[in-house]
Amino acid sequence: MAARPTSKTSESSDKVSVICRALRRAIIEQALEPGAKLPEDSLGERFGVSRTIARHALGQLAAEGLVELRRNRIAVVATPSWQEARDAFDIRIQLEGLVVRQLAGKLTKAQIAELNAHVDAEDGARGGTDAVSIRLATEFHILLAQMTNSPILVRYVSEVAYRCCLTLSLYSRPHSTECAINEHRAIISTLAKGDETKVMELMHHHLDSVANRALVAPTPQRGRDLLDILAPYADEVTGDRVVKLPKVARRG
Amino acid sequence: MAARPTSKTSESSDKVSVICRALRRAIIEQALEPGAKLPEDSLGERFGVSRTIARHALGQLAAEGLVELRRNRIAVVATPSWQEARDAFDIRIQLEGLVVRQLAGKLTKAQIAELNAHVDAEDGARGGTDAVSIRLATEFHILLAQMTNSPILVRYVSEVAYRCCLTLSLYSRPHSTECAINEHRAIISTLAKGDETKVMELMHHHLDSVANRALVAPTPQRGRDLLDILAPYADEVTGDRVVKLPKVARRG
DNA sequence: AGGCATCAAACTGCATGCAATTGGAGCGCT
DNA sequence: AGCGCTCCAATTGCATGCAGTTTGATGCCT
Repeated sequence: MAARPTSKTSESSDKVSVICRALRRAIIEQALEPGAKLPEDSLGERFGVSRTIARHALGQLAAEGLVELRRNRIAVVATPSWQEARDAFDIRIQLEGLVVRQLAGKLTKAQIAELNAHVDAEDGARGGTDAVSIRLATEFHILLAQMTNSPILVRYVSEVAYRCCLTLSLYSRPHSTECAINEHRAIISTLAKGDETKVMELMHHHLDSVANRALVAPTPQRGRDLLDILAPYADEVTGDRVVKLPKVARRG
Repeated sequence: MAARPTSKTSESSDKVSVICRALRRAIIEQALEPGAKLPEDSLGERFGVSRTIARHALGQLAAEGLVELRRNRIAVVATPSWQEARDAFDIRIQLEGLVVRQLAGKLTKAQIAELNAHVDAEDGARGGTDAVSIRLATEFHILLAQMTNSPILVRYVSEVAYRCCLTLSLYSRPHSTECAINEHRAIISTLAKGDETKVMELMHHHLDSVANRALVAPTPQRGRDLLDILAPYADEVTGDRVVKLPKVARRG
């Protein structure tokens, strides 16, 4: 009865897809921090597959923006700049606005129940780690997107939501998830009432405040961002490579 | 001076990327129609690389939604359903609204000149084939996106625009590009004037009318769509595979 | 001590080879 | 003829192997 994801975002059940899912999850749960190295060998060994497969998986994740791939270099978990993060949230707002617009007043009772159950789960996880809370919150949005039955929308919302997770782990302070949960509930009930413009407004505000809670300030420079800031300058010199710095500690 | 794509959409200049670009172009110029088969061997042979590379490239294009990959089956150029096409256009409208909103009143003279030059090129290509016109029109939108200097926005706009190209070749009639060109000019000048709301309105209207010109009707069934229509039913039976049909001619 | 050249280990880029699956031609049965 | 079965060529899924590049550690020179 419920719309089943008949077409999973271009991935079946290859070994590649399995690895992608595993890594994706590890990344959004911050088991793998931004900047973490992902050597093909190690991945292959860890997942019991050849380097070929690990490599392919990294390619897919790079296409999603979760991983950065540079020629002849070890792949790393993506480290979006502050500006990119802000852009991602802007896109996300538009996309999810589309989602709730399509969904307003069109949800079945079962779907509403499913959404409420999910938020209950979010609620129940409040005692746990931030990582889990963030994952659940993100999955709420993806669940919503899936209910539109639009594979494309699902894909883009998922991708951009994952990217936002990355961001959260980079720039966010310990942060509070309570209000987010309440906002989720409000969205569900307004969706059920079918008030299209109101729910769009709610979603917009919700995401905007999540973004603002996370991206507190232009973060002059924090941690490894320094390297990112220098990259464009180096671009003019070598085209790709950061000029050798005196001795900035590269963690990892 | 102009903002250069310092970060290409996750692809450097590997052989993989070269093949991706080539195929992408072939697809949007309709040299490869939706449904066309893309065997790894042939691609590898044609581009002078091994199957490994061809395969990897197909994976990337599948992630972009231009190619459909099904386990143990030959990859084919994607055949979006009518509904998917409509969804793609909806997303595109939102995304490009974001683009012009960011750009309004912020373009340099050089950039405006670049845009005008591009539209001149579109104009000059009116005598040529539809495929070239479509490609140029698409590239106009991508050019616009690039000027935002937001890699993420560039990526999504590009992807969704390419998908829309696919759609055009599936559902569109011979069609007229003239008005589109005029609309492009109007967008540029309004962008230059800095009228944010007006340009968003223009872009919205422009894309909407392109979509409507293309997606004339819900197209009950046309050509190979019949197979697509049956797919979900087959899903319940075999999980993936379309039940054997009597004898519908599969072109290709 | 501090900086620079040198070199080996680590890692990526890619091709090739082998097993497993698919699709379709050919053949026999009804 | 129409339908199903068998078998083979075509094709994918994956691992392995080799060559080229990067990393960073060691040792030499100032």
